[in-house]
Amino acid sequence: MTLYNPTEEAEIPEVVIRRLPIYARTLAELLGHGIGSVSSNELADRIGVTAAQIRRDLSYFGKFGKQGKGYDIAYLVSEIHRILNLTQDWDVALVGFGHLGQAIARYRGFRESNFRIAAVFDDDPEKIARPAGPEGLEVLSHARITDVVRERGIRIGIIAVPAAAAQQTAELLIAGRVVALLNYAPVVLQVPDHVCVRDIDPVAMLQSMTYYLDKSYLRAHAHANGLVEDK
Amino acid sequence: MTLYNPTEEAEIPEVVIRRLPIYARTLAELLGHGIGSVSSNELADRIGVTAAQIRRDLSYFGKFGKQGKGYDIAYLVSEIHRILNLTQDWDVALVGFGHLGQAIARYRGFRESNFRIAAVFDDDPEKIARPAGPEGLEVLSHARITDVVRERGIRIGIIAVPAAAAQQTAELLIAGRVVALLNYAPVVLQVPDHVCVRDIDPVAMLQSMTYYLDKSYLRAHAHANGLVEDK
DNA sequence: CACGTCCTGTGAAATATGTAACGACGCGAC
DNA sequence: GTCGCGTCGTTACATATTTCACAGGACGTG
Repeated sequence: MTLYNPTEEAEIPEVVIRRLPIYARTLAELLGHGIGSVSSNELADRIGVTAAQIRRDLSYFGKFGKQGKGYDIAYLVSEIHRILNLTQDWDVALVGFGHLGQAIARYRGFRESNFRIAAVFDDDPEKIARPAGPEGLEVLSHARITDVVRERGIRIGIIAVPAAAAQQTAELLIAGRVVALLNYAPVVLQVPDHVCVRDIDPVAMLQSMTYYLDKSYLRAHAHANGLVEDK
Repeated sequence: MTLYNPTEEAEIPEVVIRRLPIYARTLAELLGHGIGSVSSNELADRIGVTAAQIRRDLSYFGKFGKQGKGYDIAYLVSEIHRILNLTQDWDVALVGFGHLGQAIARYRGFRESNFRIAAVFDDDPEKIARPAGPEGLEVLSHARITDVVRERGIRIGIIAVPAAAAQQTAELLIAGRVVALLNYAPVVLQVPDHVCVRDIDPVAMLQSMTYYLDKSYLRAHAHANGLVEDK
C-alpha cells in the first residue's frame, strides 16, 4: 500500500524537482574538473545542503549510488537529465525585445543549455523584422504570438515585457498551447492549472533581503567581518 | 511561555519574509487603481494564495486589519515597508557590466524601487571609466571592489559576472562588508553565515519546468487547451 | 573468507509550513 | 440596543519537508 515504488505515480514534491537542476549542474562541474565519482557528503558540501537531503531526493527516482563508493557522476548526470526531460532540446518563445529581452537572447547560459530561442516577439513596430540574436531570427509582431507558437509546437515561453502587458502576453502564449512560463514581469500571472509558472523578480528578492539588514542585525554580525578584515 | 508576542524575537520563517514583497507590490497596484481597502480574500485571489495564509503571515508582525472591513491598503503597505526596512533607500554595488549587467543597470524595476545602483565594477579594461547608466556613474576596476564598497558603506551586491568569477567576486564584496548578495551566476556561492544570498538562475528554472513537460503530462492536459481553442 | 571501513537507501522522528475553523469585533440597519 | 453580516487574528489540526540514524551492501586487506 504505502510501499515505496519509484516507477508508480509517487507524486514527487516540487521542491525536490527544483533542486535537481542544481545537482545536475554541480555534478557537471565536477565532471569538468575530471572527477568521476562523488559521495553524497562531498556533493552536499559543495551545494550547501545536507547529504541526507540529496540521498532522499534521489531516492524518489531510484537507486543511483553504490554503497561504499558514492555516485558515478557521468551516470548520475545522465539520469537526472533523463528525469528532467533534458535529453531533448526545447524550443522557447521570447516575448519582449527591450533591454531585458535582448540580454536574455544573448545570455550565454541559454546557449550552453538545452533551450533554444526559436521565436522572438515584440509589439514595437520599429523592432519588428529586425534581426534578433545570432541565428538569423527576426523579431515578429506581438499579434502573431498565438499562431506562430502553435504552428511551431513551442511549449515554453519567456515573458520579458512590461508589467502592464504581462498578463495579456501570458494569455496569448497559452492560447498557442504554451504550458511553461518564465516570467520576468513583476506581476502575479493568472493562469489555468495545467500551466507552470516561474517568476524572476530581482526587486522582490532584494526586498526580502533587506528585512535582515536592519541595524540590530548588522550590529550583531559586525564582528564577523570587522575582526577579520580590519587591520 | 509560548505566548504570542510580535515584539519579541519570534523567529519568523523565511518563506513568510519572501512573500511580503509580493503582498506589498500587489497592494501598491490596487492603490494605484484607486482602491483603498481590501479583504484577505480579495488579496488572496489576486496573488494566488489562500486568505488564511495572508492573515497568518501578517499576524507574525502585528494586527493590521479591521474586522468586518479588511485592510486599509495605504496603511498596510507602509507597515510592510517598515517591516522590510524599505523606508530608506539602499545603495547597491553591481559587479559585471556585460550584457546582463547593463540590462540590470537599465532595468526600470530598480529605478522604481528603493534600490540605487551606487557603484559599478568590471574587470575589462575597455569598460573601465566608461559611463554606466544615466546617473553619471562610471565603471570601476574589479580591483577596487572591496575598498569602494567599504568606503561607501554599501551592504548589498549584485553579481553579474561569469560563473568562473562569481565566487571571487562574492569574497571581494564580503571583504568590503557587503552582507546581501543577489547572484545571477549559475554557481552555488560559499559564504559565511551572516551573508544572505538569493540566486537568479533562469536555466535552472526552465529545467525544473521541463520535468512536467513529458509526453504523458502534455497528453493528460491537452484538452485544457485543445477543446477550448480548437475551432 | 572474515573483518573493518565507507557510504547508500530508507523507515521513523522531528520540524516546518499551510489550512480550516471559530470566537470576537465593528458596523450598519432597524 | 439588538441583530446580522462580514472579516480579522488565532488556535488547533493537517500536511509537507527535512533530518536522524541505522541496516546492510561493496570493497579492500590480510
